[in-house]
Formats: sequence, structure tokens, C-alpha cells
Amino acid sequence: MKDLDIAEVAERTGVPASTLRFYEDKGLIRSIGRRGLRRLFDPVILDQLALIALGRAAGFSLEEISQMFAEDGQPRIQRQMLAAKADELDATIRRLGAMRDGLRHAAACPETNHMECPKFRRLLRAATSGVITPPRGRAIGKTSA
Amino acid sequence: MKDLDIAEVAERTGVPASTLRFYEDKGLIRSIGRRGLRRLFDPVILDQLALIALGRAAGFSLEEISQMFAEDGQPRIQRQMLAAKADELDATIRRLGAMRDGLRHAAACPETNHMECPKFRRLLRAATSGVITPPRGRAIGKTSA
DNA sequence: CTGCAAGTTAAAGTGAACTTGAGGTCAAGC
DNA sequence: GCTTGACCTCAAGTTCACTTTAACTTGCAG
Repeated sequence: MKDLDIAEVAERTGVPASTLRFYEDKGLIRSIGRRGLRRLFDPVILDQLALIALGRAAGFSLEEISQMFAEDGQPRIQRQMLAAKADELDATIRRLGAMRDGLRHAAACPETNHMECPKFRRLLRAATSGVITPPRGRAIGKTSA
Repeated sequence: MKDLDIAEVAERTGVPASTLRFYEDKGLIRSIGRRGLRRLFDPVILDQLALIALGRAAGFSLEEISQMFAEDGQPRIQRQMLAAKADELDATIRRLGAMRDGLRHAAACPETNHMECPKFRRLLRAATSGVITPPRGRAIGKTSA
């Protein structure tokens, strides 16, 4: 496949050109050359950006993502860290599941004051166990196609 | 139960006093009075803060949380929106599950370049379907202790 | 009464992840 | 060969969720 112009990458991935430049600056991605001033990208960038989007959607910071998917061959520290990330995700998934159940129930429950509904309180307790300080920042989960 | 001083709320919930003031400013919580200058909180605040922490951990913004629960204290709004949030969470959970499987596999797979591993690519495809623009902000998932 | 730790406010600062803007370059089409 | 517009760089701005700081007030212990 032919090399891609930044606009083409942007169009195909939905990632704005400004973000692509920002990512390159941060070392998350690399352009493989220039035509004049203009960046050229290897088509592989499309997969890489999908991976980055996925990582972001999973709640990882750009810093973490760049450590997880460093293409400049960090050998083995990676596997251990990948497994740790997976465990972390597992915990997150469980809490999210509890939250979902709580919301689902709150949507269905006739009780006006959910705090007085024993089922809701039970779900809440289950969901909150282990939740102390959710890291600050913006929300995840709005992957609006 | 007796009304709570800000330090007591902070201690019992792990939420710093500065954050409690910030939340009150934003209208997420309310102090029920003052002793001199000092805020007094109803013990109900403990449950409310658990709910807020949960919402944050689930990836909702403070804005969203304040819409879901806590206009006048108790969680009660459109059941339809709660159900929608639950569906949203469900989608997030599925993607996170795929991500976790991908990481798990990457940690175990002997392939040096994961992009060339068919299994990884398959997991990636599954995980990325529907992922376009994760909302910006910091990472979730680090609910340490 | 005095001292002071623990509260108070308003405003500024932080960090992550981008976006926007000003001013510049250059390959291509006319 | 000149205009155009998509691209470039670099700096500054924005949003979210807080935290920090500076200056001030109070309840209570001694």
C-alpha cells in the first residue's frame, strides 16, 4: 500500500491531524518520511492508531500506552507489565459491572428513594468495595461510533 | 447519628476536604449547616460520596454524575437515562474485556511483534469494532487500595 | 485572655490530552 | 511564474478535576 498523507490518516481513522502531530511529538507514533514539509505515514499507522484508541478507551494514559506498545523493542519488562495491566483491567471491569447492575436496577426499581432500596444498597456496597480514589480526569465510555 | 465535621467526612470516605469543598461548590453535595464558619454534613453524605466515587470509577464525569444522582441529595431521575448509561457501560465493559484478553495474550505470546500474531490481530479487531473516539482525559482503573 | 490548630474563602496552579491561532512553506494547478 | 490551499511549526489556550496557596476567622484548651 502507498504511504499516507496526514489528511488521509485522519480521514481513515477519525483522529484529527492535530492529534496525529501531537502523538508524533509525544513519540506514540512515527511518520516515516516527508514529501517537502509534509509527513508521510506507513499504512501500519492505521493499526497502531486503532490500538491507541483501544488503549484510551480502556482507560490507559498515553504514557502507559506508549510503554505498553513501544515498537522500539523493549524486551521483557513488557510482558510482566502487560499482565499487570490486564489484572488492573479485570478489576475495573468488575466494578463497572457492579455499577451497570446498580444503574439497571435503579432504572427498573419502583422505589423513589434508591438509597432506601435494599437491593440497590447491596449493589452499591458490592460496587464500592475497593473503590477509594478513582484517578482524576475525564470520563471514558462514550465511544460514539 | 450526629452531624459530621468536614475532617470526619474526609477521614471516613478518603475524600480530601479540598475535594469536598470543591464538590459543594459544584453542587454535587450539600453541607446541611454551619457551626461558626465550619460546614456540617449529614451522615447521608457518606453514601452519596460512595455513589460519586463509584460513578467516577465507572468513568462518568462530575457533570454526568450530578445529573444521574444528587440534584437535591437522593438519586432519582429519568429511568430511561439510567438504562442508557447502563447500556453504555455494558459496551465499555465488553471492549475492556477484549482489551484485557489482548493484553493477556500479548503477555503470554512468544511472538516479538504482536501485530504479526494472528490471534492478537483477531482480538484487536474484536476489541476495536465500534471504537472511534474515546473521550479525552486521564486514565481510569487505578483504584489503589 | 491567649494561642493555635483547624477550619474558611477566593484565586491561582497542575497535569493530561488536546485544540486553536499566527505566521510560514511549498508542490501543484492554471 | 504566480496563486492557492493543504500542510508545517511553535506557542498559547481549553477543559476537567482537583490541589495549593495566601490571607483570614474561630472554637476550644490551657
